Amino acid sequence: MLIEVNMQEIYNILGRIKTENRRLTQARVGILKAITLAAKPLELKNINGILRKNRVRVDRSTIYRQLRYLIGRKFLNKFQLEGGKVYYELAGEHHHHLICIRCKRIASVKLDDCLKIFENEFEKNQEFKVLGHSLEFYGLCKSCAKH
Amino acid sequence: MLIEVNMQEIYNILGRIKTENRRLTQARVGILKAITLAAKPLELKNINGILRKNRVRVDRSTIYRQLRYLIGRKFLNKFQLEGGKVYYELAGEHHHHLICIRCKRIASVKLDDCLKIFENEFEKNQEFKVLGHSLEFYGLCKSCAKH
DNA sequence: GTACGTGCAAATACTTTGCAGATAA
DNA sequence: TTATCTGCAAAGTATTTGCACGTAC
Repeated sequence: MLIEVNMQEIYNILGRIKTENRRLTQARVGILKAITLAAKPLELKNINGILRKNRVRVDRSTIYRQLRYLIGRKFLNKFQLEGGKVYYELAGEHHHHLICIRCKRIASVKLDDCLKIFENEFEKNQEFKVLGHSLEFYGLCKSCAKH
Repeated sequence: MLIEVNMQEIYNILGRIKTENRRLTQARVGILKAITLAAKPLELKNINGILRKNRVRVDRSTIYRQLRYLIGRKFLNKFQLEGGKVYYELAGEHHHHLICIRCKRIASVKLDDCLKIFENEFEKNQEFKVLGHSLEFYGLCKSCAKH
């Protein structure tokens, strides 16, 4: 069912791409599908692997170009974790990550805007006008915490 | 005066390095000095530039090696911002960053552990055992907000 | 048909590594 | 003296780019 939701999301995106007179190429659609169906952040090599498994031949440079385009259009998010690995995910709603330092799994969580407290504080002091933030938690996932 | 404090910090670090039977080489001391006196996060090329200005000739590979060593010993922190730039700073106390998206200046702030609320929540549900986090705010600094 | 997109190969940027020689203690 | 450190050159990894060809529409 989660996948249904995401597939709907793909159709929205594909529609918007067409609206802008950009083409629905194999590469573009394949990359979007890969990231949507994975339902978790992917590295470039993961995307590459999924495309190959799906018999969609796309050059690495094209993947990079498409990722740049899709990020520019805000359809995708790009982020990096400690260690420098780069991940791509569907943009969707603003959220944060729980990163398991053992199995490396990344979960997404939505948090109430508790950070607003700080943001308001900064702005009250006219120190800093907050426009966005990034927040990730590092630790052990349920299953790794047991062992 | 801030610099005094930091210089004290350097002496502590140098002492600990000696204690461990590692050497106080030009490179090691020069890099620590550069980062301490800068009093802000530096990129590798900044460090390189400062060393050159100080007439300390050090190869890039040596800088990378020393940074790795100093980070391993927890004397330095390494972090990356959106966009992928890598920064190094004195480790000191845990803190967060305010990044001006216009002038790129990075300020450090200490926040009360409000994130504990979330961390406790995750743990209560036994979803996730939080061991650390990273949090940065993106926005406009005082002076850029005016223009 | 044509503007947009792609593959390929080469370029750029960043970081690591092997090794022989240099140096702090 | 000698274990630690360094420079250099080379390799490794990640990403971008120019260009001629391919393709969605």
